[in-house]
Amino acid sequence: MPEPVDMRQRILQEATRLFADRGYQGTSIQAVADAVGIRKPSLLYHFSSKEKLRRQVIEAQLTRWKSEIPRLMTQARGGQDRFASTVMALVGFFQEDSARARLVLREVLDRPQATEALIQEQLQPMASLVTDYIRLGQQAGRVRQDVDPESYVLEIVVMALGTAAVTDVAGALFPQRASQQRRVAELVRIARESLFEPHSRRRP
Amino acid sequence: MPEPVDMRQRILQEATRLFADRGYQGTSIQAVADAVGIRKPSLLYHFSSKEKLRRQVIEAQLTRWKSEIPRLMTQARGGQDRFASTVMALVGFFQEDSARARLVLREVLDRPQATEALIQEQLQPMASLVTDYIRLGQQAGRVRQDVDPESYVLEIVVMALGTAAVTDVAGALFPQRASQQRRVAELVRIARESLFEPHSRRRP
DNA sequence: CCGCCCGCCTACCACATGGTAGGCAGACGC
DNA sequence: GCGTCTGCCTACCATGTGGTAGGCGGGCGG
Repeated sequence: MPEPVDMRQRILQEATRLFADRGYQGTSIQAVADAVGIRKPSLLYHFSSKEKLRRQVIEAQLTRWKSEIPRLMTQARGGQDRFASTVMALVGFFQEDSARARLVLREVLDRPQATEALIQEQLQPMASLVTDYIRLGQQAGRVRQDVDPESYVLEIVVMALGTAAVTDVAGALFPQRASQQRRVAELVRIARESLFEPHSRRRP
Repeated sequence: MPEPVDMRQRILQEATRLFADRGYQGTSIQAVADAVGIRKPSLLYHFSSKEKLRRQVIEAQLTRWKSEIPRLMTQARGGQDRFASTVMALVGFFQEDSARARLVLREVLDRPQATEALIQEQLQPMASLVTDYIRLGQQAGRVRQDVDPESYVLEIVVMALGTAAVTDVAGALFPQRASQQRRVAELVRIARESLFEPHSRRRP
């Protein structure tokens, strides 16, 4: 018999993909079961209801983020290069599996206040680290004085999510001219230019 | 008897709100009929299928945008102030009825390529106007040379949509510290600082 | 006045949905 | 060998879904 842990994982994996693609309401547990290759009641043996499945999918994602994002951020190099590579890592994290970005967007749309609370308690510490760092930069004169740290972080995250979520859609408005690569580069540029004092620009 | 045109309009209105709130799949035509105050078959008399209803909802929105956005853009004043007021008008357009932003986000997630095609043919001309304008600015030295016009516009629109879509959710990551007002101000600041050459900053 | 059509209705249908009941084969402790 | 528990199954159910059939009243042109 196949290992139980594996089956749970396979269900979570397919459910994540399908929820991201078609949304929670647009995905029947039948469809998830089909994707995994089992019968519906077998799925319901592992996750006693569709709602439970949803919660576990979200929880698994959050757990992953909480371990992955700090790692990416500390890996990045120092100075403005560190900044760029941090932002690129953030975008890359969502791009490497664009289901992530679409899933969180859908969740925010479907259940605003519940998702708000979840993000609040799970990710707020990480975000505060960033805003604290920005304030330090402001005191040191490296960062523009008129940056609103909290709003800034929110807007950059929104951009990163949005950019990653429509990876496959690519440039709707500009077919050839806005490849995903160029969009990421532009996102990093926007984030940097709007954060740092202009005189601190460096030569390569 | 109530006027027919009015009833169609009321159905479209309620459907728009519900589709934005709960998504297309998450909204039954029964729910729309209830919201309007009629029976389900009466709704199906006006829109012969749920899919037709969706298309008309989207179409109505697009029509509105095509007339409204150019108006807002030409109304704005000149120079960098014109730029700021244009961006603020764009955000404001989505904020004044946040269902608009949520609806388009959902549509992009639910039907990527179909929405892509629709946006392409309907809104591309408007977007090209903006990118042409940016390129002019680059030739005149007002706009940074390293701006990628198409990507830039895409990213700003993504920010505007994202900012407006979560109006009610407000600051999940930063409860008090990131009001909607501050987010819009920061969005405008980010858009401006990352577009114009720093030396062209003006005194009030 | 009369037929007709418009707008809305009640009644109904086939089907998919989330979920339950209960069986069955194999692994496993005793 | 034997009960028991795990993991998956078949069969079933109530409910909600998108959609249809057909009736009914009232306005309106002839």
